Amino acid sequence: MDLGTRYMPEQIEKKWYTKWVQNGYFTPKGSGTPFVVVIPPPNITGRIHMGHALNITLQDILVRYKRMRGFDTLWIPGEDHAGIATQNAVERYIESQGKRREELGREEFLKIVWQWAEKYRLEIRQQIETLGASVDWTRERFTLDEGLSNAVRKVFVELYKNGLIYKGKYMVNWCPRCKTVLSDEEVEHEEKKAKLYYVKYPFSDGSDYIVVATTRPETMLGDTAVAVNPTDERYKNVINRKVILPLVNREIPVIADEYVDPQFGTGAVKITPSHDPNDFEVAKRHNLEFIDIFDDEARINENGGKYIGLDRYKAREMIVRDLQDGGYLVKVEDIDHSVGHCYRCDREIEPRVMDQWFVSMKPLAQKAIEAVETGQVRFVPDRWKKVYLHWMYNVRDWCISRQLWWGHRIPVWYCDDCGEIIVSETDVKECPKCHSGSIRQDEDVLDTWFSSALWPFSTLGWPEKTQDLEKYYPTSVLVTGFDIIFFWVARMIVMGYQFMNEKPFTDVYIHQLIRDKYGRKMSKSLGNGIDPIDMSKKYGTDPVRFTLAILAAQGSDIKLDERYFDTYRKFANKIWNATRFVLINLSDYQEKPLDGLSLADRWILSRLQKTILAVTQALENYDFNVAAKSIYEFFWNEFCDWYIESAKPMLNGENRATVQNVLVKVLDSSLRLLHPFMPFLSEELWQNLPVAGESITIASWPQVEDNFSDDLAEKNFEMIMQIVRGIRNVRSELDMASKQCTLYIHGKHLSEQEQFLIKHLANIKTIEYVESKPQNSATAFVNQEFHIYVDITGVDIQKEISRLEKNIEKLLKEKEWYVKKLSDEKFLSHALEDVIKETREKLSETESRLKVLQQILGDLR
RNA sequence: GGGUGCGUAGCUCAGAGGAAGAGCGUCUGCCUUACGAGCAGAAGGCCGUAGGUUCGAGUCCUGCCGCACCCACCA
Repeated sequence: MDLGTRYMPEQIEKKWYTKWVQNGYFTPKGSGTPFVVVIPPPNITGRIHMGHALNITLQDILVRYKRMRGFDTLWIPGEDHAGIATQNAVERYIESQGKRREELGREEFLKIVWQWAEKYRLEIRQQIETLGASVDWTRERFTLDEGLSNAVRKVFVELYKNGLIYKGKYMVNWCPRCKTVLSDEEVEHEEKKAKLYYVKYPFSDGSDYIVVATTRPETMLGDTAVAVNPTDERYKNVINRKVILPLVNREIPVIADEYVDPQFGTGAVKITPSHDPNDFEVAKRHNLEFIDIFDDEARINENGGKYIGLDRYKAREMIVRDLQDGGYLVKVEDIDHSVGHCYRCDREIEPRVMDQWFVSMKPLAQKAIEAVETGQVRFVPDRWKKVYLHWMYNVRDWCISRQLWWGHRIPVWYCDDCGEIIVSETDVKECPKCHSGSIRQDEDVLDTWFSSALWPFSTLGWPEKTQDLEKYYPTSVLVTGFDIIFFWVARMIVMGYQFMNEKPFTDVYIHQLIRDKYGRKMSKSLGNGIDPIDMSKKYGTDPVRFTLAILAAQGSDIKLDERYFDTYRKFANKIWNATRFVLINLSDYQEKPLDGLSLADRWILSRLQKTILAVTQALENYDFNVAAKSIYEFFWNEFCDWYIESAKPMLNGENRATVQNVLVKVLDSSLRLLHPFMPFLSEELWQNLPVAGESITIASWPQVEDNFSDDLAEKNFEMIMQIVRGIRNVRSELDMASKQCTLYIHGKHLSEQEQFLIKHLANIKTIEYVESKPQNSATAFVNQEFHIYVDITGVDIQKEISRLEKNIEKLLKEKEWYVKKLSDEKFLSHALEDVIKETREKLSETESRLKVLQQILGDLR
């Protein structure tokens, strides 16, 4: 095998993914403890974005890690039909072809959406493959496939039978662009500057007027009362009197209701029962008339007199002008208030009273609250628990009907003859009560999130009693972003308890949202999105994955700068070349027991144990960034920078075979640790090792081997590193970096191995033992036992003097601090033994070093 | 109105009780058994601010100032 000097990701990725799938590594083996994850199904609206890439990467890290640890791993892939989002996307598409949904009709339109769905499902599938996700494609699901549709119907029918789904006329959120109602969660509130209009409403007896304040003067067309607070002294005498609604000339009553805040505006409120949630409640308490003044597109309807046909903003303009002309407008103030927007099209939503289907949430919430309170379901990081619980405690009924065509049709039929309502899991052709054939199915579909809520068990085959369901429910961990805790996570927990009588998952790992380098949301309109698939092509999938993992820390945003990918592409290249180095030196490799180990060998093997432990623990705690960082630092800063450099000369010595075995062992373990993060690269390289097996995908996770933990070796090698750094430091400072030189040692004699390492790592020509500091030398390292000097013959001394002065200044401060510390009785009586001991050691080291530096400085001068 | 997160090197961010870390950028040297996508070295920090707890505080507590986000029937 011949590795090039550069790592070329595109040449290795496809090859391995195909092989992994062909060999069935991603299908659970059926034995061992299950580890199960369901993918948050991407919407079929388009390409996956960087948030998906993060989400998928983190899941894959967990799944691959658990697979290597011998778990019976199952990761179920799938896609979401995404009702409103997809319907909007397809509408835009057919509009670009000059067609409209209404012209095509429901059936034709749905045909087109299904074509769209197939196309994008395929694309998404390919994108998930590109990212290397080890999902079991044989179990792929789609929220609208047959099995899941059955699950949806069964859930609807059962909830209905238990009185947990009902239909009724309530205030709902209407999107005039999407022409459907939305749940409260689908409305995004945005603070906006607005005007507060003060309007005179004259009393019908002509005696006087009352002033109301409103931000939406156009809704006065639907006013059916004016309300004041019953305790408000100013308005004591006007309660129950009548006022004339300006422009409309309708007589409406003044009522008293607690809801009115006397402090706000004038303390008098116009009541528009059909277009304001509060007014709706007030109107019900007072039996007021409901007048709907808007049509489906939020234009004034036939109830709006002369304003009919105007959209709400135009109507506002005209009405304000007419009020002004009529002398009704008292004043206009600026005000901040929040306005609801559709989360799919961003239009302002319009509150309307409509007959819709709802899920009664309070009774369902109980178990979902207990589950999280008692820790049966655990949020990571746990601060999200509070967010979840707050929502769940205050949960409101869930409006689940949507006036769309794309989705699960509501399984309810109405008999035109006897008025019977039939709720059924199977299609109904005939009224069971009067046997009439003139029945029709409810036109509406269900909220997309209704089917998503069933995902953890519907994907396993529910309502069938499948083996998968038996074996793999509940799932192990759900990985998702905090933006869908309410939409999805909360509802899955609710449905899991209701229909499986069991939690849907044990852990919920909440990751960050990806933003651009300025902290803005990535969006198509801003054009600031970074496409993960593009990045994968440009830098390689493994670097992209590693980047996302190392950025997955605790904050709630990742500000993504493309430059990160380059950094970790370099890391991939480093791994590539380190492996190359090892392979180049393995021509005569023979496996042998690891005995006769040198200091460097013992050091790297000990460091390896620490790294295995660190990576393993971090993954168990979902500390992806810590895990990634641990392996990065070990591989680059310890294995490459120090061990390989130490190995170079050792490979020419009598310990060649041992060094080869250590190189292979450390590299083997490193690649295994790396595999969850960089699956392709690790497989490609591992296959070239003499210890390779069938696939690193199913290789075992490295275990800590205590016999290789060696604190003494670590300490000794640490000393070697300090000496070498000291030597390099002096020479670099004195412009003699490339020159070989002589090293003088005063004090303790170093071992052969230690001298050997120093010689090679620091480019030393000869080592001499001396009784005192030689002429023309500079101190490179000092401790209690020995001093090390570098020969600096022929070097300009002035530079070294200023360096020494600086260092001495630093050391003096250090010494002062330690002395103060050690004379502090409180410190001595309260600090831990270890801390005190360490402080003493540091003081004596500092002191001896200081002494020497001062002496050298004197010498030089 | 309630809640959460964040202010650490020029930039982007880790760190969470024993005198500050990384990557990128900057500067200086390097053809060294893989890697110039590299190697060696350096410069650069009152860890937002004011108090408190502690022998000891980027780290824990409180107030304040900034930034971001979430929830809430703010006419």
